[in-house]
Amino acid sequence: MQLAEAKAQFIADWGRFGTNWGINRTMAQIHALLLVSPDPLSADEVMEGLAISRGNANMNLRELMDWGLVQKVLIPGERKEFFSAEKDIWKVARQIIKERKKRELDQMIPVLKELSEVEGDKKDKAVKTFTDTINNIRKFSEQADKTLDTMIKADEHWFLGSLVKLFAGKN
Amino acid sequence: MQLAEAKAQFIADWGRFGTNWGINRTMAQIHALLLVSPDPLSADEVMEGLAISRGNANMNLRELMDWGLVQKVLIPGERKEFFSAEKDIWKVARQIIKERKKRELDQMIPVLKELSEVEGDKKDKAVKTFTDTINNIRKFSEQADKTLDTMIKADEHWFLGSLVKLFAGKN
DNA sequence: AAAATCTTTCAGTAATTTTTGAAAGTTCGA
DNA sequence: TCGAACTTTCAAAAATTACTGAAAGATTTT
Repeated sequence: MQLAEAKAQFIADWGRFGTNWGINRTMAQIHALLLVSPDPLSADEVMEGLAISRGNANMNLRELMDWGLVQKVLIPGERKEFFSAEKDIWKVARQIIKERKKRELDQMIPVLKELSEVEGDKKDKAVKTFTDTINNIRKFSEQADKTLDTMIKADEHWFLGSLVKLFAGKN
Repeated sequence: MQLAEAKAQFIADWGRFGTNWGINRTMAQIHALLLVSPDPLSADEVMEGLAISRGNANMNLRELMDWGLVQKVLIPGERKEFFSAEKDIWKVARQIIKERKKRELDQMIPVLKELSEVEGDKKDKAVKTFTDTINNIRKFSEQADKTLDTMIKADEHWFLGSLVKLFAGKN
């Protein structure tokens, strides 16, 4: 396969993949484009590369920056802004975990606490099922919270080393 | 908060949460409804509970069964089919991991292998960046594949026990 | 300080995804 | 084997989400 074809393929696949995880297709495609680009790209190059409008490119680049996956790069002598993506996929994964945790898990935990305090007779089957389920989710979430914090803090070496060995050794 | 209100809240939250992860809102809401229901529900009760159509209920219940999160339950003497959800959230998480792995990671690995074999001069910066990035993603995916397999196989005790302790100890 | 170059915004439009509901299909009991 | 009870399907409609492009806003150069 030629490079251009392979790039197009990868961009399409990454876009499809993102869609499954609640990320908009274009955002994932821009990410893919930057991931395989040797140099930072300008907004115009992104527009050109994916055949999208200026507004769309701008909005999704901003979103990628909000996620901490893409950065603005200033090139000396150039008026334009350029964009580049972190290419180390372990760092990318850690960053995504960090953001999702912040946006979702950290929001959900107080809500679960509130829900677990529902009024009613605890001998009532309906009440018991509800509180049991909520508490089960709550414990899970709190554990996930701690675990993910550790993963976020962990450096790559530990991540690749200890964790992997732990799991591998259990096989 | 009263039970009915708390249930409604939880259903809405779980639906919103699902949406962020590429799961359709109704599917997540049906899941939530069944999670907090003490007894299995009929299709009519699901329709009624969420104010959705028969077609919608049917389609999303089937999807939940495909994901292995919901099961048909036959109640003696009843003509209707009833549905119930696994309530142990650790089991739910494991099932979701298992399915997503099958549907996505296992699909992606061969594609990455193919892409990593792109033709071209390896001294060409564009080619090198592409193959390096793809190989990085490939290694990550293969590691994730192994790790997730172990997690899927792990029994709950180990999951709650060793892993939790491991991470907790690192804090 | 005007012009040129580049970035951001957002109302309207387009594309995609989800839902409905009626018809077709199935199963079961009499 | 008929009919009632229930389930499934799917084309059309609705709802949601994403995109465009032109205008407004910035910033830099001349």
